[in-house]
Amino acid sequence: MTDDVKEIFGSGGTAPAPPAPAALAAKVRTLAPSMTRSMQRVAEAVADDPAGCAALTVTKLAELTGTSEATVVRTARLLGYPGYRDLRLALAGLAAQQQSGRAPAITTDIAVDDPIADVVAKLAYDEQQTLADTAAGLDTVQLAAAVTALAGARRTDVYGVGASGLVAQDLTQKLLRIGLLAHAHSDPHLAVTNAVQLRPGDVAIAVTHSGTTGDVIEPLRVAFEHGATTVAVTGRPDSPVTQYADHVLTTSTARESELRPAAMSSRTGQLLVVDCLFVGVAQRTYDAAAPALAASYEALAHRHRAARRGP
Amino acid sequence: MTDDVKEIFGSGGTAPAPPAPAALAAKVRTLAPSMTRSMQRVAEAVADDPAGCAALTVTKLAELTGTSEATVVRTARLLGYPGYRDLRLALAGLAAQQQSGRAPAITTDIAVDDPIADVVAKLAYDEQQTLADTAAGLDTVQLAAAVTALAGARRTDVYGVGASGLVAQDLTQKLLRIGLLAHAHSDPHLAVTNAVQLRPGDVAIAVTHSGTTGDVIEPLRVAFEHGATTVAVTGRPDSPVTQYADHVLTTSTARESELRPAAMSSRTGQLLVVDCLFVGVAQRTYDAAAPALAASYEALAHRHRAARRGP
DNA sequence: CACGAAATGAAAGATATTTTCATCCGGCCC
DNA sequence: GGGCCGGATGAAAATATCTTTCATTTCGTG
Repeated sequence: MTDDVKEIFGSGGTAPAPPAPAALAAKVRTLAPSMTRSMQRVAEAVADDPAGCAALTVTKLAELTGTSEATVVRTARLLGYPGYRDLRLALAGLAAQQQSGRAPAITTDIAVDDPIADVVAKLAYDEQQTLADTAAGLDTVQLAAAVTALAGARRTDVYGVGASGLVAQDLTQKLLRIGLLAHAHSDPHLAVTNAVQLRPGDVAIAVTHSGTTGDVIEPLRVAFEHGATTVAVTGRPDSPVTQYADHVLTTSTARESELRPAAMSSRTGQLLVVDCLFVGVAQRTYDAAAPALAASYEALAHRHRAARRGP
Repeated sequence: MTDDVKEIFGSGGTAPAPPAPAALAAKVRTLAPSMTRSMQRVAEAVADDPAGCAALTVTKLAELTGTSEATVVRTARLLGYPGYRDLRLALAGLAAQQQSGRAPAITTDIAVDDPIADVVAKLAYDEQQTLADTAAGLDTVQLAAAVTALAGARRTDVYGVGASGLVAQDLTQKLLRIGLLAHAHSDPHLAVTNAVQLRPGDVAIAVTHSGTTGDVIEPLRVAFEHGATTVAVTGRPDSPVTQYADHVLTTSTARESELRPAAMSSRTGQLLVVDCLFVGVAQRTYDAAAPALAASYEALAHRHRAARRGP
C-alpha cells in the first residue's frame, strides 16, 4: 500500500519531496488510505477548512480533532511537509488563493443595495479599467506633439468647466510648479477674453469629456484662430471640439450607470492624460523643472507640522 | 449596518483590526514614514520578497535585515498583526496569491529619458496600483460610518489645499449634485470661520495627503470641538490630522520619485475615496439623489452642442 | 555639551513545535 | 482463550520559536 503511494508521488517520502503547493485536498484523499484513523481525522479537518486550520496552533488542532500534537505533526509529515509549522504556512497560502479566486462579482453595475465593500471594489475596478483603456488608446504621437508645444509655450491656457474644470486646474497647478506660465479658466467669458491674447507659440488646452461643451469650445476656437497651438482632451475624438484642435488626446470612459454618471468616470482618464502631459513637459525641461519642483516643495514645508510618531 | 460589513469580512477573528490580507506592500508604504530606520529595513525586506520572508524565522529575518528579533516583532505589530507569527502567515498567503496571480509589473521609476510611451505605461500602472492598494486598505467600517454621517448631515464642509483642494472640490461638486449642502474651503481663514458654525450632526472632512497640513487641520479641529462629525482622508493614518477625526479614511500612495511627487500620486487614491463616499451617500439617499442627478443632467444639456459627424 | 526621549538589541520569559518514550490496542499464533 | 507482537497513540520532555523586558545606545535639542 505504502509502496503504491510512493510510486504515484514519485521520489521518497520526506526529504526530497516538494512541499505540496496547492493540491492539498487531492493529496489528502490520495493518502488517506495509508493513514491511521486519528491521522485521517486530522487530514480531514485540514482539507475541510484550510483557512480555519491555518489559524490554529498544533495544540488547538489536536484538541479539535480529538488527537494529540504528535499525531498532527505526523500527519503534516505524511503530507510532505517538514513539520506542522510548514503545513500551516502552506495552508495560509491555500486559503489566500481560494479567497482571491472567488473574486469577481465586480462585473456588475453598482446597485442601490450593494454593500459598501462592493462599491469600493467596483469603483476601483472601473477606474483601473479606465486607466488601462486610456493608456492603451492614447496616441503617443499626438501626446508628444502636445508636450513639445507645451514645453516651448510662452503661456498656456486651459479650459474646462464642471468636473473637467478640476482637471484643468490640476494641470495648471502642475505646470506652474515647474515654472510654466499656465492658467485655468472656468469662466467662459474670461476664457474667451484671454484667448484673444494668444499668439502662435502659445498653447490652449480644452478639457471636455463630451467634446460638445460650448463654454469650452468657444475659447479654444478663438485661440485656434489666433494661431495658438490647440489641444483637446476629450472622450469623443469625433466631437465638435476637435475641429479646432491641432492635437487630440482621447480619454476612455468606463461604463456609466445611474449611480456613476459619465462626468464622474471620465475624470480618471483625463487626469491620466494630464499627468502624462506634465511628466512629458518636466522631462523636456528637466534642467528648469527639477529645481522648480524642489523649490515648491521647500516652500510648502513650513506649512506642515512635524509628523508625530506613534507610541 | 455594521453587521453587513462584518459579514463581508468574514468572522471577526481579531475584532477591531482586520489583519491586512493582500495590501501589504501598500501598507508598508503607507506606514513607512512613521517607522524607525531599522523597522523600515525590516518592512522593506518583507515587502520586497514576501515569499522569501515567509520562509524565515524571526531570528533569521532579524539577521538578514541586520536588526534584532524585537525590531522584527515591533514591525509586525505596526503592520497590524498581533505578532511575527501572524505576519508570517499573511506573508505566505500573499506569496501564494502573487504566485497564482498576475504579471510581474513595471518596476522601474520614470526616468528623464524615458520615451513618452513608457511614461504613459508607467503612470497608468502606478495609478492602477494606487487604486488597488487604496481599495484593499480602505476600512469599510470607517467608510460606512462616514457615509452615514454625510447622508444625515445638515451641512458638510470639506477642507483641502493645493492638490487636495481639487479633491475637496470634486467631492463638494458631487454632493451638491445629489442635493446635499456641501462647501469646499481652500482659504484657511474662511474655513475656520465657517467651522465655528458647525454643530453636532454636521460633517467636516479634511483632505490631506501628509496629514500635517496646518491649514487643513485647524478647521477640522474647530469643527471637531464644535461637535461636528469629522472625517480625515489622508495617506498617513498616524498623522496629526487624525487627532481630530472621528473617522479616518486611509489612502495608499504609489512610490514617488523626482518626476512624480507625492502630491501627484496621492490624488488618485483620494479621488477613489471621494467617489466611494459619493456613491455610498447616493445609495443611502437614493430616493432624493436619483431625481437630483437626473435634474442636474437635464439642466446641463442645453450647454452642449449636438454632436456633429455621424459614422 | 549635557540632557532627555526615542530607538535598539541582548537576554530572560512565554509559547509553540518536535521528539521521545511508555502505554495501549488489535490481531494472530499456539 | 491467553499470550505475544507490532504498530498506533498520546503524555510529557526537549527543543525551537516567538515575545517581552530592560539596559544601552543613539539622536536630536536646548
